[in-house]
Amino acid sequence: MRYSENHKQETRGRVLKLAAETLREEGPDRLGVAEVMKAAGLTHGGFYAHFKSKDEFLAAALNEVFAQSGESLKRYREKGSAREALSGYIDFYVSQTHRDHPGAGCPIPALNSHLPRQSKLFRRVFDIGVKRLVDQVGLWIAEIGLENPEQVAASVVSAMAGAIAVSRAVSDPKLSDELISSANAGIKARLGL
Amino acid sequence: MRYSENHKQETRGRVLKLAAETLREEGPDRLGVAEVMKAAGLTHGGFYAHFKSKDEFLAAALNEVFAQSGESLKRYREKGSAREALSGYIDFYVSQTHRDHPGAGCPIPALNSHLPRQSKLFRRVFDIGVKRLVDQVGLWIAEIGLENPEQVAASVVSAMAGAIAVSRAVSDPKLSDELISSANAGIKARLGL
DNA sequence: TGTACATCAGTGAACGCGCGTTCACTGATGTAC
DNA sequence: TGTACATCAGTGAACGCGCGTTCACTGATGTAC
Repeated sequence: MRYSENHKQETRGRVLKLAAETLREEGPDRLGVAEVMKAAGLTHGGFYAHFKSKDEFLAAALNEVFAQSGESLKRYREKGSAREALSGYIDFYVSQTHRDHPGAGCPIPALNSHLPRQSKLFRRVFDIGVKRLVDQVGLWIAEIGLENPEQVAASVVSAMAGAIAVSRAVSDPKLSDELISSANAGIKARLGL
Repeated sequence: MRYSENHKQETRGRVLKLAAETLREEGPDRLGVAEVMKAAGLTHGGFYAHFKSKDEFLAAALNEVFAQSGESLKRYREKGSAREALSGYIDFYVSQTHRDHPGAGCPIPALNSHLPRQSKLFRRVFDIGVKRLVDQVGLWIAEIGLENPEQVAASVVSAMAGAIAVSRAVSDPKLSDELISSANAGIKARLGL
């Protein structure tokens, strides 16, 4: 059958959206070509009409992930002051909800241990995404008047990511919950929020 | 050939030591049965004389990892005060050396994103190891007189693990180095060190 | 207006490879007699 | 003291399965004439 002009782009976009979620839930190795094509209502053979290889596909999916979380990040500043944006973002990030929904969350805690063994392309996309996040948080930190905003931002982002990553890695719910609440408080305290 | 009394135990121990290193470097999925047996000078077929399954083997290897890092943790307190132990451990942990040698380092930054998809047994061993580390750090924090030592310990450990995990995930050396130094400073500042 | 042809997103069978697991076998040494 | 047998850590071929990748084919629709 022949399709409308944008049909191919739409299919590609649909596959990438599904992949963006599964990538965070299952990691790059367990995100199967056949699996994601089936989820999009297609067969695995058609995959290579859209992507040159699984590698390129993974990088495109990660790009989609960072695009999504970049969007949500901006909204915090649109809704309030830098102080409110920071506080709100930390409350979203270092929360049980975020822990329990990796597929809709930040890729850093979801993927960090996998990065050392990923392709250069994938790692490059990851780098750009991390930098963009750190830069944005750094701007807000500068706005509230703290010293060395870039350095503080880097360490705050890694503390947030670490809290969620470890809270997911641990299976004891009590330890996991405590970890989140104390990290949330500790990070805010450090920023004077 | 027939071997000496302890031969089997020694072989098992040797395989586990090698596995403990590769597990942190490659993750549980890429740690191959054949690979680790070959590294120990054996063939893959003999694997099941020592381990019931790869799952049981991975759990034993992770146990070995935590045993090793638990040993090194104790030495910090033996060499000095609680204050010195904390400061020294943070300097070891949040360092470029630790970042660059995952095979000899803490399993938390090396494995965290993999945990959600590991076996119950593996996760249980991980939990016990994390708790032991948090408890030990919590004792030191109590000794130096801070409030809520357990909560602070949990958030400090996750901040340390997050810093190393993200510093490894990122490929830009400058970003990675800055992240380590600012996280190191930030964590110590929080503890008043 | 009607007919033959080109296009191309998607199909589904097949291939190669890596990996966990199984299993019949090996062979040096301790033990029974 | 010597010989036959049992033991068992380790060998290496083979199996099944999942997964990324390839490829000949399909069939609805736009285009050329």
